[in-house]
Amino acid sequence: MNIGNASEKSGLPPKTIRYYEDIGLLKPDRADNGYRDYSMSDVHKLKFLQRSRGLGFSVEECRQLLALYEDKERASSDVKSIARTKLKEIDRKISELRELQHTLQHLVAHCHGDQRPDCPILENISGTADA
Amino acid sequence: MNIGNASEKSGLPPKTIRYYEDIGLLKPDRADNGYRDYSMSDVHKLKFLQRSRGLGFSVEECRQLLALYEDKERASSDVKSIARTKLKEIDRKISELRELQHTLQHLVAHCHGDQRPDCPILENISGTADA
DNA sequence: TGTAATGTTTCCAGTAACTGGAAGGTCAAG
DNA sequence: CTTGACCTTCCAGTTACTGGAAACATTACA
Repeated sequence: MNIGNASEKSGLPPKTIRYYEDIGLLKPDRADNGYRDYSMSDVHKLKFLQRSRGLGFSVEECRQLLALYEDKERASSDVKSIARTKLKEIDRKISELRELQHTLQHLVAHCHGDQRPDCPILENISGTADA
Repeated sequence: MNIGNASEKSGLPPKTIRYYEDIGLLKPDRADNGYRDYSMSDVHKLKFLQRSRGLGFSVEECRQLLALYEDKERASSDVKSIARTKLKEIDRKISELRELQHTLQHLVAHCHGDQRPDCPILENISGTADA
């Protein structure tokens, strides 16, 4: 599959896909004409990168997560340890998103342009009050 | 409150806090000695920025979200419309995090170093299978 | 009260993660 | 057989920080 097709399927621009190859996240085959040739597995990885980057994981974290799948030599305990660390981060991110969701719902429901300086929205948004 | 203190309370490095001021996200007072002086409201905003940046919102999106609070002149319908758009994104992010969570839990529970090339983990991670 | 450590300032340069554009090769359609 | 869409590499620009230097402010302690 050519890069344009992989781009559509993954949601990542071709530029970004080439960049990910440059930094060694992905090594697609090359066709005889020099074009990159993406397998379904490559596309899965790209889609995964598209998602996890959008969720605030750094490229290096994504590299670790991909390695969980790719590094078949890695000891089981290592895999589990990294996965558990990421699971904690994911829990935290979900909680924070829920609080933000709550706050915005409140904003939509109750604040109709007449916010005063003491509007408690920001306290809630910032997670410093009991939202 | 000095920048070091604001840094501790918000979780953002002083460098980043100054950068956010440079790009106009925040305008703390200045003390007589020239030091930045952060109010509790400023700290709330910083903490909010720390969170929402970590959740994959761009600086411009954060600016919009902060503006929901700050721009008291903005019409109610505008506020609600922006908030609703963000709420949809938040829903999506939460779903994606849940899927990633699911996949990693599966990895911790079942894949003990013997993943074969056909291991369905990546399909799940990338959200292209029914996870 | 001196002085050393710590904290703050600005400025400028470097990094991470893209993003845009030029110059040129490839391919499918008419 | 050429036009247009797609691909290649390379190099420069952008976003969002991050590190370091030089100088001024504050605090801590003998």
